Formats: sequence, C-alpha cells, structure tokens
Amino acid sequence: MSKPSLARGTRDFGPEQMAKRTFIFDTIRRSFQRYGFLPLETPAFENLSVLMGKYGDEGDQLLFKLLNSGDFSGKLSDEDWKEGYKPLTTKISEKGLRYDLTVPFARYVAMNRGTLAMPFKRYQIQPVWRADRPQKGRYREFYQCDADVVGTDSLLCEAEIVTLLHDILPALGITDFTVKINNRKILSGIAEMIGAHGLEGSLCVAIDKLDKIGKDKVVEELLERGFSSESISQLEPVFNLSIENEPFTELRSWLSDSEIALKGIQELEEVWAMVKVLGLENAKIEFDVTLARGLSYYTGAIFEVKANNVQIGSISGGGRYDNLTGTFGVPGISGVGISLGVDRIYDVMEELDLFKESQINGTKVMISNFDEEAFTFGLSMLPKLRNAGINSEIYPDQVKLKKQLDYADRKNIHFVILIGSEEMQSGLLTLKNMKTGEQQKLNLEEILFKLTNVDI
RNA sequence: GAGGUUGUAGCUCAGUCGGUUAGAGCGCUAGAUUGUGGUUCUAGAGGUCGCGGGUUCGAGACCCGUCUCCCUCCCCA
Repeated sequence: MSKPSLARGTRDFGPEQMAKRTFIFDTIRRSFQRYGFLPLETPAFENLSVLMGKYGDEGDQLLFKLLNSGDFSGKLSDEDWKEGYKPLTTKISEKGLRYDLTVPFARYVAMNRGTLAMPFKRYQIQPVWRADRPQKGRYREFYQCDADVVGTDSLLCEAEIVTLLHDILPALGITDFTVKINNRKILSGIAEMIGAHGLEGSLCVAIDKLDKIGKDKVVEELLERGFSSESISQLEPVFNLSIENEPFTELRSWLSDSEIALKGIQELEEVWAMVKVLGLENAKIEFDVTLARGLSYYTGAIFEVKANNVQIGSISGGGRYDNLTGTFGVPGISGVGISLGVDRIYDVMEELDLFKESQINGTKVMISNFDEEAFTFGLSMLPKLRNAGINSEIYPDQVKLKKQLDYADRKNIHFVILIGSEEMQSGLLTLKNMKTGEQQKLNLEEILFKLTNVDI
C-alpha cells in the first residue's frame, strides 16, 4: 500500500476554497445571463477527430488522449510499433479530453445549426485538460468561463464584451483593471507595411512579449524569426506609439497605405463609440498595438484584461474570429468570445484580500447534545430551523460539551443552542453567540427570529 | 518537449564530516475543567527520511534511476 497522491498538475478544492470559487462562478454566471447568454455543457471527452489539428502541432501534443477501452493492442502488428508513437497513437486512441471550450462549442454549433436562433449567444463554464508541464498558476486541469456570440459581425458584440467585463470584475471586487484592446487587422496591416507577408503569426508572437521582455529582446526574437533588419526598423512607431491621446490618429497616418489596417482602426473607433453610448463612463479600456495574443484564429478585435497592482497578469482574454465552424464543414459563421480564467481571478482576489467571510455559507447554528432526552428535543427543533432557511445541524454524539463547542468553533459556526433539563422544563433555550461568548435565554420563536435577522 | 531545483511527523522546517534510539515549532489526542470553545499548563500519540536500486562495516546524508514540487524556456488560462 502506497500513500495516495494527486495526479500531476491537479488539485483538490476544500470547503473554504470551494466557497470562494463558487462565489466567482456564481458572479460570472449571473453577468453572462444578464447579457442574454445561454448555458451550454459539452462532454469531458470528444472524438480525437474533433480535437486534433485545431490547436497546432503543439496543441495536439498537449491533448490528453484516452486509451481505447478493451483490447486496444490486439490488432497491432510489429510494424505499427516500429512506426513511432504518433502513428501508433491513432491506432490505440480515438478519444481525448477537452482542451478548451471553443472547439467543442464550434462542433456543437456545426451539429445544431438548424435549430439554433442566430445570432447564438452561449456561455460555458467547465474544466479543460492540458498535458502541459505544470508551473505556478498553471495546471493540467482548470476551469474556463467562456461567453461567445456567433452568427453576427456586429461590433456591438465587442462593445458588450467591454461592458460585460466592467460588470463582472467590480462585482468580484476587482476595481483596478485594464481592458486592453487591439485589432488583428491592424497587425496584418503592419506586417504588410514592413514587407513581412506570411510572417504575421511570428510578428504577433514576438510583439506580444514587448511588455514582458522589452524592445531589445523583441527585436532579437524578430531577427531569429526571419525578419530583415530593414523590416524591423520600420516597426519603430509600434514601440513608440503613445497610448495617451488619440493613438488612432497617429496610427492612421502611419498605416494610411494599408486598407486592412484602416479597417481595423475604424472598427476599434466604432467599438469605443458604442461603449460610450452603452453608458459606460470612465471605461477602463486601453488601446495597445503590442497586444497580439498567441492564438492564430483571431481575425478582428482582440482583448486581454489585466488586473493592476498585482503579480498575476492577464485574467481574461478573447477576440473575434471568422469561420469558427469551417473545419466542421459549416463555413461563414463568425463570432467573438471572451474567456475568464477562474484560477487567476482567485489568485488576484486572494492577493487583494477581496473574499469576505460572509461568502462562506456554512452552518449558522448548531444544537448541542447533552443526553438522550435533550437530543430528542433538539431533533424536533432541527426541521423548524431549516424550514426557516437557517443552515443548522445537531451534534450527533453525546460527548462532552467542550468537545461539541470546540467542533462549532472550528467549523466557524456562529451560534450554539444549549439544551439541558432546565431548558426543556422552562422552554427557554440558551443561545450562545460563539463570537462574543454572550448567552441569552430565548424561546424557539425568538431564536428563529433572531437567527433569521442577524447578519453575520 | 529542453534546462535547473526540491522532497524528513498532518503543516512549516532543522538534522554538522557518512556513525548509537531522526528532532523543533505549530497542529492533533487526552487531562487540568462531570453544563461552556478560543488563552494557559501537563502528558501522550504520530516517521518505510518520496519510491527503487547501488556504494559502504554502517546511508536521512554519497551515486544512479524514477516520481513529485517549484523555477526558467516553449506555449498558454
């Protein structure tokens, strides 16, 4: 017998953590619903044909693959073994764990397009799995909270994502944050301008790191990725663009020759204008040309949310994509989505000490258990407390009061009802406040009233 | 997938040059206190030193392998 252990990169969430996590999930879910998003859940595992090839070569490797059940190796020949693990994998594994929520969503849309009211707005809060190497704040199992709108090109979606974020984050207590926005069309235009066609992806990956590694390292990386020094020197405005006032004006003159870039700029300006009409004063939005995001499928606006004054950086990201369902044979459905990272939000809230004790919805009152007679008396009270909506429990064993109070204390139960022969005779029960130590004699109605109205 | 690092009681960690029976703090259990938690005092329980192999008269310590944790890449939430 060996000691039990957790699988690499996974975690348990105890009662205290769950209370906090549930608060985050509930807050996010409520906001999603208020914006008209409808819930969707998809299976934990999908056929590999659905998942493979959607996340690049690297992504395929990070997929958790499920071994076929039964005699998975029965039909294998010696040659199959010699071909290496990749061809072999396809012969022994046909299913894999969900890697993100977007691809299963795309599959769902493709399969149900005839029945969905378009534009279709869905939210999805489920765990995903990646066979990545775990590090701080990075796990092999984690939750994503996604909201997407598909089937419309309206920039209202982008604007609503901005207001949605301004809804969710303050509701969680996170008030100091920045929604960074850029547009892939602008980045395409830049690639075009500096004569680096086809290197757009590399440009994005490198430029995205600017705030992390600095200009010099980015230039270095661009050189490594095959950009000419001439191209790079033309990027100078990107490094110097002031985000302060009127960045669009400056950008527009620099990229005046690129039709696609101008389109991107115009889109962003419309989003800005619409956010204003939606009534968001002092929006915490910021244009950032260096925001690129690694994912290759984005084609329009891209978002990233940063919590300010904390170690953890990005807590949310998203953007607009064309042709979501194209690989499933349904072209022409575009959309825009946002994904919130619960684990990082949790860390941010912990660091800023934003969890309140009242968010932990534990037992409010415990009935003590002296002897058999008192226990029976207490049992008859229990449903009355619960019917009144009070979280309550009775101590199950007849043990020393010390032990029972100790239990209540450790479980952070605020009140204990003490029932003894005296109390049963008079009908006045002793209600003990565990925080103050104060005790008072009350009848059942008074206790119900007090516990219902007390705020803890 | 590449490089580095860590692992000793439930938790945080000491453990000298390889040498007798592996320690501390916190926590836990019991008692002081037979109807009153937190504080205090006293006593007690608790270890396959991550796992497997090797070197040695002797290994928690040294060597090899392996797993895990954390960190840097890559990439991402």
